[in-house]
Amino acid sequence: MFAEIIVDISHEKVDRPFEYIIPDELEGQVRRGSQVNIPFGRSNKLIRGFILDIKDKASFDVEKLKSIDSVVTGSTTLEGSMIELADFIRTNYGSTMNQALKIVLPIKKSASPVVEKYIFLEADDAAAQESIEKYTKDKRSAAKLRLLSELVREKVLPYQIVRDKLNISAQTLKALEKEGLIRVDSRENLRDALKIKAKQEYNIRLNANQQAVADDIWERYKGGDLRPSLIRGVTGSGKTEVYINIIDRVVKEGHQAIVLIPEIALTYQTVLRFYKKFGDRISVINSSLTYAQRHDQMEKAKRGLVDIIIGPRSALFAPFKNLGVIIIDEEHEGTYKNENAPKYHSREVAIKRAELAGGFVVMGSATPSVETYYKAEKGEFALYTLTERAMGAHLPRTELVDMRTELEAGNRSIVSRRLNELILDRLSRHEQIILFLNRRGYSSFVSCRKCGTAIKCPHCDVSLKYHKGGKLMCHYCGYETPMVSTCPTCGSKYIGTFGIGTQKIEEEINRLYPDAVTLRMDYDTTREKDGHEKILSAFANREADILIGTQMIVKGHDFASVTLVGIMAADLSLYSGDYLAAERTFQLLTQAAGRAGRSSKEGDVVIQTYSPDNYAVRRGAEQDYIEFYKDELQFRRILGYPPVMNMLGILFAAEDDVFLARYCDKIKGLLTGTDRKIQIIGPAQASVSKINDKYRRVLYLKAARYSDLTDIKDIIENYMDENPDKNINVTFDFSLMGSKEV
DNA sequence: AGCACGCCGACT
DNA sequence: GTCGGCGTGCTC
Repeated sequence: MFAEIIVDISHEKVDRPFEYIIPDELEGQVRRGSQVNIPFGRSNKLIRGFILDIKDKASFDVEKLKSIDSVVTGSTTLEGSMIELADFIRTNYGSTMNQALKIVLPIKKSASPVVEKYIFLEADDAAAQESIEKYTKDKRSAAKLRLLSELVREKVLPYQIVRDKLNISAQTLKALEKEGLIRVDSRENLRDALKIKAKQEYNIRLNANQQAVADDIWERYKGGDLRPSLIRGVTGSGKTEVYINIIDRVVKEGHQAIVLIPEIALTYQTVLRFYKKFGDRISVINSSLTYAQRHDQMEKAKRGLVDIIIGPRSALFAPFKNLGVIIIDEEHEGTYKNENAPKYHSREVAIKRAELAGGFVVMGSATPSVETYYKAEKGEFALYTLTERAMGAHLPRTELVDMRTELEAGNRSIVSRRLNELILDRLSRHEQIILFLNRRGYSSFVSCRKCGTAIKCPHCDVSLKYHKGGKLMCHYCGYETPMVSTCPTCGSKYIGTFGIGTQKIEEEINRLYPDAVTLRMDYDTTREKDGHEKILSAFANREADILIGTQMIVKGHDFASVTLVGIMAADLSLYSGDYLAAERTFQLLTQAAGRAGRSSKEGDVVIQTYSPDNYAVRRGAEQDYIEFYKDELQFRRILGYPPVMNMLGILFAAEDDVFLARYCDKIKGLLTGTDRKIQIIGPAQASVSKINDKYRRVLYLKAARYSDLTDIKDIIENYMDENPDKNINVTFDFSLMGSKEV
């Protein structure tokens, strides 16, 4: 057997894998991530290395291969456990070891050196002059002379210049340092991510509930119970305070913490609270950071300059040596899943990472994902509940309006009579209103009223969306074209926009309430840099009465003077066509409702719907998570969806649709041959059957045992390894990590 | 990075 | 001759 090993020398020149023979007696003892001693270089000096991969064929000249000397036992190092984590991702989500390593190991190539080394003149002028004379006489010491005469003039020289421009080798520097003439030293040069560094003594007082939760989590950890914890806490119940309390204790014991937050969410208000508590021991990663800045944040973690990293998915791989806790805020958020292959889920990887580090995971959400709650119910996770809103704020009053009866009563507006009544009331009292429309995807598409043709993207199988200013856009590939005036199929001029989008709602609201000032927040208005923050802060500053928007507006932000939330069409997200539709709808309704009445004033929420009987809509209106969970689990059980069953989606993409269909059938044939207990659904066209001129088909597999699905993945990966074909692209999508066997 | 090899000037 | 500094190239 052979191993690919990365050596423990940090220099670009050797920053690549080397192959070694695994001697028979070490075979069983090594795996990916193991630390080994290997002979390296001409002198065969024993150095430390990490095993990246184990294979039965060597790709290098076997004659020239050396053998691994021995396995390093005992403490696992950071590098080792990160490689093991990469292996975990590779095995569970499907990818090559290389792809997985790229995700896990922090970006190596830094845009500019993080540490700048300098060479200082150590001797006094007289001694330096003496040495210069000595070296001038001896023509062998040309290099020493070059450096020293330059250094006498400059006193300090950057290391890189000395190496590259003066052409001085490391040996020469060492010799000079030994003679006491120079000194090599480094200066830190880490770019700062956030400018605020206001460390104030800030003590958060927890209420009895919060304190009890924090204490119990801590005591369990101390007692050796490393199960992940789930805190289900309604909006405003103060989960952040609990996180901060736990992190504080972890950090005081010399460990570090990672706080995962959803992609765009928040961040300002929450982050500020962390800053107040931990000052500059904290580092924040967000999407506006440059590549170099991100790298520096990771570097800070590695050198122990910070104890806490807050950020989206990628923060999970912060190279902390002594990681104590990983917090996952808004645990149910979809952005925790990587959208490219390997499609790993941050929650599962976080649990693995914590396990490798001997730390623990704390998750929080007002509406936990069904799979997480399921595991909590089964005892795999410890469950905590925070039901009270902190600081005396009330849960808003929620009511459901059946839009069908509105129509019967002759109201054809998008605003129901009840919502209209409340809007007028709030406008008269100068309180603010949020109108929420879920799913931007249902914004206006253009179709012909005569022949029914919808205008589609030429590269993708989706309809183009109408945008203000007479543009049609594809939300998948970005294709743009001017709005048409006649139908391209039948030539009729009865062509126009259908469906409701945020733009359309804004127009309608402006027509109905001409005196009210509106702000709109969606895909269009937030595309410019910081568009997000600008709109939100304008609304927070009360520059507008009504904020109209999509999901973006329901995340995180607190607006104290909002006392009315209108959900325009609760059903829209119900029909997205996958098994998570109901869960997503419930979560959105709960979140949107949570925006009302975050102060002492009472808030109202009006949910407009055409499906008042749907359980997700009804439970959303009741804000009853537990009942929703019960209904939803029953639905999943009947249809065999996760978390009751495990599911693997395999997406095939190719430019030639006929070839694609044949390929899918071939793979399916491969699977029916195995005796594993799996159910195969498809192949079928993907819900978006073409993106960027590539056709897409899917195959769904269901199994009671998760490992059956990873086995299937291995079979397919092996097949593709042996029959490489660059015309086809295959992606695996595991719906969730299965519950552990009972 | 760190090491050996080979080159070349200086000294015996 | 031979000693020792310096530049170069390579590491499975």
